[in-house]
Amino acid sequence: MESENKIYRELKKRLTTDTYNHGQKLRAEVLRDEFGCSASTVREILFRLASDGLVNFQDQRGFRVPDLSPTKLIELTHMRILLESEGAVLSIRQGGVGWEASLTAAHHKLSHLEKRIHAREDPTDLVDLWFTSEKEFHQTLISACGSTTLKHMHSLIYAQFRQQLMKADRRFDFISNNIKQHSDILEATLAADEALTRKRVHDHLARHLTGQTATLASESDAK
Amino acid sequence: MESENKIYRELKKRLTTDTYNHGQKLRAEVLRDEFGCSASTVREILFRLASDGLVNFQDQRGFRVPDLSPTKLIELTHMRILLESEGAVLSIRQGGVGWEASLTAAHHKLSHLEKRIHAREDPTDLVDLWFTSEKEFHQTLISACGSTTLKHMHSLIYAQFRQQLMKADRRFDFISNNIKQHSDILEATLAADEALTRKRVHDHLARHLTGQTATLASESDAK
DNA sequence: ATTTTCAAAATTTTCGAGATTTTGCTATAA
DNA sequence: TTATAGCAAAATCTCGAAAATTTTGAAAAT
Repeated sequence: MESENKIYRELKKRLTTDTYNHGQKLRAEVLRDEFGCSASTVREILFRLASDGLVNFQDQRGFRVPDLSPTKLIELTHMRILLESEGAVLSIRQGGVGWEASLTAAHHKLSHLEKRIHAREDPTDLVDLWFTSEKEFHQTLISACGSTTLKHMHSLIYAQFRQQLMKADRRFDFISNNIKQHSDILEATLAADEALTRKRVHDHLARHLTGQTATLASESDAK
Repeated sequence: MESENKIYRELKKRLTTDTYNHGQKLRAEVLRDEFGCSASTVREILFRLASDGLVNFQDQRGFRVPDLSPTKLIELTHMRILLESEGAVLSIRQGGVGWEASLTAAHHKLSHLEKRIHAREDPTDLVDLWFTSEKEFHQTLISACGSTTLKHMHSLIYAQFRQQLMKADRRFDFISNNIKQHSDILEATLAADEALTRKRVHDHLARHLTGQTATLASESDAK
């Protein structure tokens, strides 16, 4: 089963990068060749990924990559704001110096990378690295919240968010805009300003909320 | 596969009521007899339930019912407060009369049942019914929030919460205490008082937070 | 008495074939 | 031409058994 976990991770990685197309069929009989295992094993893994929300399953009709859905992206953004605000504030309260250090480190790596990308003509080859660093920054942000459950929920949401976003915007212009926002979040957390942290997390993610009709309930609180 | 879904639901039901013991092993070879299918089919279902957090899976060691964990219960309570507050407030904003009607209906059923239980010597045979009604009330509370994702997250958390709670307290004295709390929540939502709704949802669930060292970050906001 | 070793037993994982259902194509009718 | 029906091919689902791994338990060594 060591192999099964490896295949699970590899498939998850592919689903959250741009290797597959939205709506594409995922046939166990086809994937078995790529991974060198039986179709049943692939089927098990696809079921797991379906529970993670990264694959759609329909009775007697097999598995598919989820469709691109602006509504879904907005919902996922809502959840990220909710979970990351909460996680960040809890981390501020409980994290201590160790957490501050690791968040500063994560930000430093991310910041360095963003500046390199900003200076480039064609940043394509750095994009994967950026996504890894950006994920690490946001995970570190909530890492000291003290709740395994919250962190787990967040990782589920984050993976789906990324799956949606990956194909929605292939130009990656937005990366440059994030430089200041990430710094702002770091600044607010180091100042232990809870309300400001909530606001900055919200502002950072708010650009994905375009097209929505209703506002986030917690938005009015985070001034 | 119609059968598979039926088995999935049945097993999920057993896991969220008190049929199995915490830590108990769940062997596919054994369950195949109970459900009249093959071990592979059971295995698939167990993987799905593991992703739902209702079953623990360990490499080469099979599946088990999760252990009883006070810490986990507190974390799940935190998540419920977070998700239900948010969902309720969004529902207040977007729900309209239809939502108010269904919430009132759900409360009426629950309230009626709670009074019957309160009057009884031994309420055992009504307990299952109560759990169904209480779940329906809380689901209805957030039903008009407009986010499938939020509702799905909540249903995952609620199932795990119930799995933890089911064995933790077999006396069910607490049911009586809930009569007023459920009414209070209904009252606050019908008055469209968002801050009060948050507070009442929090107060309702707060009894499960005993033993915690840290407070919920959003708690200070919900005055 | 405790630890180590090793083989038998039990459990978990992997697999491919057979049964069932869906899909796509062609022929027929309206 | 459009629609329907029937048929063949393809895909999915179920299953039991083989292969791999872990656990058990008894005998041997310390």
